[in-house]
Amino acid sequence: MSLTGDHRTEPARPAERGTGAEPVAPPVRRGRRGGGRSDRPAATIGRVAEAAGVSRATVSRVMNGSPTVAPELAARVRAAAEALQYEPSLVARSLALGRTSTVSLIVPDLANPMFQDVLRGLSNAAATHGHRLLVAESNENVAEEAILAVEARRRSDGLVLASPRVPEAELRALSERLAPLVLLNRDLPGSTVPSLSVDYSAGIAAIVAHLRSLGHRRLLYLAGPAASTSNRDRRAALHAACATEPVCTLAELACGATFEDGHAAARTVRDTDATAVVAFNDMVAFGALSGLHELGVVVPRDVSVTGFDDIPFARYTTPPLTTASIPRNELGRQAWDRLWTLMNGGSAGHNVAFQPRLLVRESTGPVPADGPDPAERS
Amino acid sequence: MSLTGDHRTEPARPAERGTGAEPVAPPVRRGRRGGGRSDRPAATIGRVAEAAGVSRATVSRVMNGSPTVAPELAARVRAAAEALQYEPSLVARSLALGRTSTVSLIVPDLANPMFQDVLRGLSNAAATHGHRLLVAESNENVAEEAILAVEARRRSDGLVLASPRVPEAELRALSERLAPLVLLNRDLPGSTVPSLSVDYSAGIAAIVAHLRSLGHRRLLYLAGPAASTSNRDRRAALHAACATEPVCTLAELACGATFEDGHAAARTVRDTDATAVVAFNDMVAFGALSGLHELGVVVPRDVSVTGFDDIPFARYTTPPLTTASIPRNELGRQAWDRLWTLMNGGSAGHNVAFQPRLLVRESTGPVPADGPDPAERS
DNA sequence: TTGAAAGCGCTAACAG
DNA sequence: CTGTTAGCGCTTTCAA
Repeated sequence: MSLTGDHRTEPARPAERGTGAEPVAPPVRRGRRGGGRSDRPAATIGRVAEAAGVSRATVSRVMNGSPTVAPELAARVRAAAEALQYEPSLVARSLALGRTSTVSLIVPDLANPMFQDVLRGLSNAAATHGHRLLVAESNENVAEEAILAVEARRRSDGLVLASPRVPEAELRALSERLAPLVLLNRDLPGSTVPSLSVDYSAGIAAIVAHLRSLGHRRLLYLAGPAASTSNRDRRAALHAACATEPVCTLAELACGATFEDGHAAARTVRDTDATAVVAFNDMVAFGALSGLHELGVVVPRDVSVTGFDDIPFARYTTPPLTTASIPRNELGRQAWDRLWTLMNGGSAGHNVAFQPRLLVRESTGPVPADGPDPAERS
Repeated sequence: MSLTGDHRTEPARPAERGTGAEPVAPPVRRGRRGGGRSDRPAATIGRVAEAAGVSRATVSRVMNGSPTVAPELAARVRAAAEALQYEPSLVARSLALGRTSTVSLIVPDLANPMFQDVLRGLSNAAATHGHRLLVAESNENVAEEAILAVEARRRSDGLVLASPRVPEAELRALSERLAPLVLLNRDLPGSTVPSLSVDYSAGIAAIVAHLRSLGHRRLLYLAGPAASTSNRDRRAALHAACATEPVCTLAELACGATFEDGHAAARTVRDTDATAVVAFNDMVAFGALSGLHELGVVVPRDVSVTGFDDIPFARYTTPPLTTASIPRNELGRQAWDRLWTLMNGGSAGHNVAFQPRLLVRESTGPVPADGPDPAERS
C-alpha cells in the first residue's frame, strides 16, 4: 500500500462512515425539480443529523417528540433544525409510515351548496384529527369519477364519495379497492360500505302530507334534471305518496334546477288546475314564486309552492318558502366519523338516513275555496 | 481485521443482492396499517415484477408508458399487474420523483362563496394539468393559518393563500418557505410573490360615482365585520371617494355581513337623512331591502341601496340589486396559471387587480325630489 | 431492450 | 438513551 495514496483517502473513510453521512465521492445527484425559485438544497434529516453530530434516528426522535432523548442532544438537534430551516418531508414520512394523514372527497359538482357544505363539514372534522382533505370534482362525468376516485384514494388513507354517479355494478367492483370508503347519498345493498343518506322520500312525504292537510288534491311537480338521481328519488317518492292517496292527482312538468327554470315554468303553473306546486328544489321554487308574482298570481292564496333543501335564501323569499331542510354539514361530519372508524380497523356500523325536516313557512296555505277545482272535476 | 467478522457478512450479501429480490430470511415485516377491512398484502411493483418475471425497472417502464419495452414483455407485465390489481403507490412515486402533483389552497372560511368559487376555479384548472387539490380552512385563525400553510405546502408542490390574515412581517418571512406561492387578495410589496386581487376601491368608486350621477350626496355605509380586511378596504375606499367630493356626506353604521345584520339596520336607515345606502355586501343589502320593505320604505323611490359581490341571488331580490360583480372563479383559475408557471421555473409576472364590474339594477334610482333633503340642510 | 444498483427522506426494530 | 441497519415502493442512471 502506498503511503501517500492511503493517506489521502483511507484515514478519512472510517471517520466519515462513522457519521453515517457522505460517501467518499458524492454519487450523481439527481437535480431537484420543483422547489420554486429558491434553489437552496432543502434540508433533509441527514443534513440536520450531520450538523447536530447525531444519527438520523435521533433527529427523527426529536422531531417526533420522543421523550427518550437526552435534553442536551434534543436541544442541539432542535438548534440545527432551526438553523437549517429543516422541514421533515411529509412524503417520505408517509412512505415510511404507510399512511398519509389525508383523506379524499369526490363530489359531482363543487358549485352545489350541498357538496360545499359536505366538504366543509368533512374538512373540519378531519382537521380535528390532524388529517387533511383532498378534493376532486367529477363534473358529473361518470367515467372521470371512477378514475378520480381510485387516484384520490391512492393518495390518501380513505375516501368519501358524495352522490356517486357510477353504475351500481361498477361501484360494487370499485368498493374494495377504495376501502376505507364512505358513501354519501348512495347505498350499496349487501355491501359493508357505510352509507349516509338523506331520505328524500321522507322529505317529499312530509311535504305531500302537509299539502294534503291544507286540502290540496291536485299537485304539480316541477321536475329537476332528468339525469339527477335526487330528482329521480324525489319524483318517485312523490308518485308513491300520491298513489297511496286515491283522490290525489299528480301532474309533472319537466323543468330543471335553476331559478330561471322555475321562472319559465310560471305560466304553465298558472294555466294548470293544480292547487299546489312541488318544486324539485328551492331555486326552482324561488323562480316559480318570482314568475308567478309577475303574472299576478298570489302565493299562497291562488296556489301553494314548496321547495326542497332549505338553502339559506329560502327564508327570505317573498313569501318565505315552505321547504324541507337537510343536514348538509352533518353529513360531512358524520362521514368523517365513519371513515375514521374504518381507518382504525373498526367496522361499518349501521347506515343512517337523515330525515329532512319540514319547514312550514308562508308559501303554502289552504287550498283556494273558489279555485277552478269544482269546475274542472265535474 | 478478524476473519470471522468479515466472513459473516461478506459472502452472503452479493448473492442476495444479485437477485434483487427476497432476502434469504424474510426480515421482520412491519404490519401494514390502514388498508381498511381487506387485508390482502397490497401489490407492489416488486410483486408484479416477480409475477411477470421481469425486473422492477421494466414494470416501472411499462406503467409509465415508456416505448422502449418489447411488446411481449409489456403485455406480460400488464397482465400481471391486472391480475394482482396493482396500483402504483403515488406516495412512493412522489418521493422518488420529488413532486406530488398536488397543490394546496388555504382559505379563511369555506362557507364564504368567494372562497368556494376560488376553490372551484383552482381545482378545475389544476385538474386540467393532472394536479390534485388539497384544501384547508383556517377558520379566520391567524396562528392556525401559518401552521396550516406550512404543512399544506410540504404535502404539495405549490400553495395558494387566499386572503391570508397573517401580519405582513410574518407573511414576508413565510413566503420563502412557501414558494412556489400565489397570494389572493393580499399583496406583499417588494416581494416576488405573485398576487391577484380584487380592486375593491375601484368597485366602491364605481358605486359612488353611480350614486352621485343619480344626484345622491348623503350616503350611509352599512359596515361589515370590523376584523374583515375587505371591510377595511371597502370602507377606506368609500371615505376616499367621498373625500374627493366636497359636497358628499358619509355616515357609517356598524352592521355586519349577514342578511339579519342588514335587516336590523333598516330602522336606522329609515331614520337617517341619507338618500343612498352602500352596504358592505349583497347579503347586508338584501337584508336592508327586506327590512325597509317591511317598514314601508320604497326602494329606490325613497332610498337607493347598493350591494357588493354580485352573489347569485342579487339579481332576484326585489328590487334587483345594484352591485359590483367580482370574478371569483377567474381568481382561482388565474391563481393556477401563476402557480403552474412558478412550478415550472417561470417568474412571477405582473400582479393583477381585477376590476369589479358595476351592475346597475333596480335598487338604485334618482335622489328623491321631495325627500327630507332640503329641510335637513337648511 | 433489459436489469442491477443506487437513491428519494424518513421510521423503527434491535443492539449496545 | 443512542446508533446501526433495514426497509417503505418507486424511478433512473449505467452497463450489458
